[in-house]
Order: sequence, then structure tokens, then C-alpha cells
Amino acid sequence: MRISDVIEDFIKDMLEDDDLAIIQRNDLAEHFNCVPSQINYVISTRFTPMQGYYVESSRGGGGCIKIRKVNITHSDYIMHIINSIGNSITAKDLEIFVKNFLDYNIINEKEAKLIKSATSDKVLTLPKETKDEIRARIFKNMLINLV
Amino acid sequence: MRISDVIEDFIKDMLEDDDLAIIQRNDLAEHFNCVPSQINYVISTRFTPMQGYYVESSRGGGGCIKIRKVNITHSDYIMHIINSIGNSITAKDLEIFVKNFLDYNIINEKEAKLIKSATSDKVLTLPKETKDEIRARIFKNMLINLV
DNA sequence: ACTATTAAAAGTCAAAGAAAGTCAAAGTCA
DNA sequence: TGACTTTGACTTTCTTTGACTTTTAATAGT
Repeated sequence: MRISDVIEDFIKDMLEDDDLAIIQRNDLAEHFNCVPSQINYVISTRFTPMQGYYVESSRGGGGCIKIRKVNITHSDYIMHIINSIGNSITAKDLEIFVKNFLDYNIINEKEAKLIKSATSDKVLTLPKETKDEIRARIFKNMLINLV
Repeated sequence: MRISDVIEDFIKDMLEDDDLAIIQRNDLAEHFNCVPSQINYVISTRFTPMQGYYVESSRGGGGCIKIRKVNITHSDYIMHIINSIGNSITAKDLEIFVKNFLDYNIINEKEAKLIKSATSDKVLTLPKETKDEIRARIFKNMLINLV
């Protein structure tokens, strides 16, 4: 398992108990035996606003990083995602969304599978740009029907 | 025996124990003394969705390939339908199929909705022919993954 | 109390590294 | 000879690492 995944899980575990996780970058890095900037990497790839997290930090002595899980209703979250998707999306980005929906229990495994099988790169045999556009259209339309 | 067959068996053995096999492409290739891309060949010829497998992968450090065996209760009926759909289908014909699936309780309302929203004319803004082809691909892939 | 200094954080960014993916040429076999 | 398999060079994606920067709390000196 990647160190980034371990750190991700660690933070998500913290957020199970309380929806505010406060960490100290250097301590956490030391704890996991990695460089401090790895923590930034984890945060910037796994705790983005699009993924439903809100992050604040302060530097200097006693500084720390605060990660919050934003609490909104399922339908608001879905609407938020629909609105934030432009007119084009890659398979990878879509997968991140689906993973989050699963984490948030907004959809179940079967629905996740249906979404992915309707939007996979394998299925949409079109030129790259058209593909990402059609994928966005399909995805949004499926989401609307989940609300 | 061909090396591809050996690798195929190896992976299928793994799937006997657990229905998720996680492999690392380079390790496996080394293990069987072949080039890494041979693994891709095996996967793309022997572990396709039509054959009841679901494959995911990630690149970069710690990357791997995950192969799942889908519980293939694929009702004969669904397989029959999949085979009978050519490489193109209109929205109207698709709806007839979906209605039948509903009548036979092969899918539920929500799944029907998802299928329709992924394949509607509104969403697939493509020239007529391409549209019907892509629709057929999406539809078949969704059906396969309905389990 | 009020600055100035120091040290303790976190942030940035690009290079290096570690996978997997692609595609076409070459080989094999029925 | 035509379909399937093997091979390998090249590409793309993602992660890890580390040197350097910026910010700010803590502290020392007046």
C-alpha cells in the first residue's frame, strides 16, 4: 500500500470521530517516516473541496493543519458536484467523484459500477475531447437521476 | 503451453481463493520471464467484461492492477440480449429492452432510470450513426455489469 | 510594553522514481 | 495466409523526495 494511501486513511479515521482533524505536518511526516511535503501531496490530491473537505492551516510556532469534512445533505452534495463539473471530465476525475459518493454512502456499489460502466474510456470510443464532453453529459444526467 | 495461457491460469488460480486479485505488472512479468506488456495482452484477451471480469489499475509508485471476478449470474436472458444487440441501437429500441427487463424483474426502477439517463438522445450529442453505436456500447457494458 | 530576532512551523515546485499503458513490428502456428 | 502471441521502444500517469521559501509565534533585549 502506498504511503499516501496510509496517510489518507489515517486522516479519514480521525474524521470519523470528529469532523475536524487537526494535524501537525512535521509530526505526522515523522510518524509515517516520510518527508513533510508528502502530507501536502496527500491533502492536495485527497482532501480537496471538490471531494468535500475544507482545509485551513497556520504557520509559525504552534502552527497546524485543520481538515474539516463539510457536512451537507446528499442531494446538496450531488447538486454541488453537478454544478462544479464543467462540460468535460476525464475518466480519472470521474472515478474520484464516484469513490467519494461511495465513501459518503450516497450511492451503492452497484450504482457505482453502472456509472463507471457507462462512462469508461473503453466504452466511449471517441476522440479525446468529444469523449470527455460526452462523459460529462452522461455523468451529470445520471447524477440528476440519483437525486 | 503458451506463456499467455500460463499467466491466465495463474491469475484465475488467484481468483479461486479471493474474488479480487491484485497484481503488479512488472513483478508478474519478471516472475514469468516475459515483457510487462504481455500482462496487458493477457488481460485484454482473457479478462474482459464479457468474460465476467472487471479490471482497474493505477500507475505511479505503488501502482497495481486489480482484477475482480464479477459474480456472473448473468441471466441467460441478459446474455442473449447482449448478443442480439448489434453494434448500434436507437433510443426507442433500447427503451423496449429496458421495459422488458423491468417486467421480468431483471432490473429495478432505479437501475432502469440510470440506464436511460446514460443513453438518452439528449445526452449523446453526436451524429446519428455514432450516437447509436456509442449507445449500444454503453448499454451492453451496463448490462454486463448488472450481474 | 515594544521592538527585533530567532526558530518553528507550513508552503512550493521541480526533479527523480515507480508503476502501468500503447502500439506496431516480428514471430508462430494451424 | 490469417489470426493469435510475443517483444520492446516509447509514453503517460502518479508518487516520492528534497531544496528552498514564506509566514508567524515565541522569545530576548531594551
